[in-house]
Amino acid sequence: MADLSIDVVAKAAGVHRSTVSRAFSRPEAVKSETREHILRVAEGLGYTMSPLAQALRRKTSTFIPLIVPDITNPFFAELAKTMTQAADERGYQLLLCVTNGDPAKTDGYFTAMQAMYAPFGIVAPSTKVDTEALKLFDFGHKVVVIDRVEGDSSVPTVTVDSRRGIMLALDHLHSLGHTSIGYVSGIAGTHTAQDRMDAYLELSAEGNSTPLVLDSGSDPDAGARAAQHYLEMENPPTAIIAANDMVAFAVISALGQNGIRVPDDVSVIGFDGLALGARFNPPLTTVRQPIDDMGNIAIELAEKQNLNGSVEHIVLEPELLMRASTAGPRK
Amino acid sequence: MADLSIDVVAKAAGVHRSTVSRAFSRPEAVKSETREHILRVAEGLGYTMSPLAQALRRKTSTFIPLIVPDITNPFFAELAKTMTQAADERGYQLLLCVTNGDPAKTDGYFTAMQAMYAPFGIVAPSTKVDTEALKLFDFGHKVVVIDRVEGDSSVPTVTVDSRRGIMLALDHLHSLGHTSIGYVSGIAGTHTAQDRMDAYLELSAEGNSTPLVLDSGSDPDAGARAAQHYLEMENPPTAIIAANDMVAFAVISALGQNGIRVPDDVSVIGFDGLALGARFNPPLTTVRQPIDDMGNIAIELAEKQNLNGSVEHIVLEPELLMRASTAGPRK
DNA sequence: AGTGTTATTGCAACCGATCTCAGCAACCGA
DNA sequence: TCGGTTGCTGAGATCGGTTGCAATAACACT
Repeated sequence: MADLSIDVVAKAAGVHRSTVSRAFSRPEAVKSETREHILRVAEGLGYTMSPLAQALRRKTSTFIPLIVPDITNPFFAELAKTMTQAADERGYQLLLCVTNGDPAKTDGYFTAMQAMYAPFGIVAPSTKVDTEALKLFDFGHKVVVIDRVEGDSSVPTVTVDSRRGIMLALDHLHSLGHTSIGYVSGIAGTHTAQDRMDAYLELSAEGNSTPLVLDSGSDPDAGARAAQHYLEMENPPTAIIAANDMVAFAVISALGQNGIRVPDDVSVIGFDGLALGARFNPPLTTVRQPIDDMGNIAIELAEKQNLNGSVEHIVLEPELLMRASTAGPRK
Repeated sequence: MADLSIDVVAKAAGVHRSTVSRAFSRPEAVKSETREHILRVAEGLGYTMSPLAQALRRKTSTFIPLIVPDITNPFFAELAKTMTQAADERGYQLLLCVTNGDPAKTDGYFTAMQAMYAPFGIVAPSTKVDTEALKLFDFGHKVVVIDRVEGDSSVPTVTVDSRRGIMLALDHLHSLGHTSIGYVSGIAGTHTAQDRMDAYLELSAEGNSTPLVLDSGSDPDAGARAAQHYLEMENPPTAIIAANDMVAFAVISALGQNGIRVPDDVSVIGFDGLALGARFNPPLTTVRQPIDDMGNIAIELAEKQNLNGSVEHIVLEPELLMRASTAGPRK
């Protein structure tokens, strides 16, 4: 358990340290016999290479930062989970960085990651500020953004088709017989939030129904305010689309506190497809983003970019997850 | 933006690299005049020290691993959030490690962290296996566990008083007039889960009421099964204590699916105090763990141990968070 | 046998810091 | 004025690997 350096192993195996190094990181450059011997010895000693020393010398590491604004938000938590998995299947080590929306912190993470020779980074939908910031770094062009990036197609991105998602929600609600459908917005500053809202507005217009935004705030209280707004209306909508599942939860909760039942009195549909939604009361009908795929794709995009400089923009298809928070309108 | 090593700064400032090094890490050892000059030059160049190189040479870093089984579980997410904050106030960088309950992964994280010269680590309630594993490492004695550790008081721990928490729940329910109180268990393998359950059993016995465990499973479906069990009883309890908030959510959801209302038909109280609970339907009454404090205390304990080898076991007081999922029993 | 490859391995410089030791100048008291 | 401190800075080894280059061995070919 003592200090196990490459030299110790080298001595034990009777070879030079460079051979040990090669046995590990460039197996084909060592006679297989020698290699196996070395590996066996190393194994016996319980030796593993120091990622620090490696990174320092190679000037590239396997640490990959995932920058999210708030890990407490289940969407990011789920993203983190699948990305951890995806990263480690590919031999990377994911470092979760939580900014709490503080741009200074984002900055700090970027420099730190640069210093740690991260081969690339992933930033999850955050404020526009963050995506701006990343251009200040060399690093900037080795970042995959899980969001849309405005006016800069040099950064690979993976997103889900917001318009299509809202369309799915709208169609579902229409098919249930709803004609008056309200909307509650989500996290401010995010492109996705903006896109979803825009989609709602446009699609409503195209369908000749007047859009009805119950709340366009972004704070945790948006749900409560939307519910309040709903209560005050003389002619409230029979269904509500929430920009994301968390908001949907909040709306249903607030409505419930005021005696309004979902889906009996009003239908509510979310957007995200959080696992949590299945255990909400009632289980939440929602538009699911393929979070698992996003993780894998993000890493693939980054690798591709690192390899041949190609920049891709992947747009994934959302799907409707029918659970129990929607039903036909109250007659 | 080019490669900025300490030598570059040294040359630019006209001093030797050791002086630059000292200017940063041992300010008092450098003439203030020189130091300021160096710092100014460094600043101008946009220089920051390489944490990698530092860690390699010093054999100690500021990376501190937080090992949790599942970041998707809001409890761990909240823990991660406060710990990130706490860590970084003290100049540490938290590395979130997610095991998904895989002991092999826990092991891997330990070795990795050892290799990265983490000064200590934090492991959050996980299976006993994990806490066993940590003894295999030197590292083992520089770990703080957020849970109780069986038969080994050499590891600092911080926990919340389970018995007291359950007592709070029981008292609250009693004061509301409930006499028949069921219980649903939580994550298996955790000491806390065990402790809560034991507390429930003991306290029920002491209060001369027969304990009624609706489900003692640990998987995500425990809630559903508990609800099922409830429905099948001819004389179901009028209130239910859930071992943790997530289970409470699941129970309420499953009950709701079967037309049982909370708190109208049955009261449900959770344990954890997740922020999410405030936006559940109905807002969840629960026993709150001071998660914020836990993060800070965990780090403090670790530092103390590192400093003078002292090992403390902190037990925090839980508190009742009254919201809307409990009410008097249906007459 | 002589020469040209090719496969393996050793050598030593290097990555970006830290830290012990030594050198040097200024300062102190007698 | 001299030995003894004290304060500050430079030298150079070191942390644990990587990698270009040189050396040697083994094998093929004319």
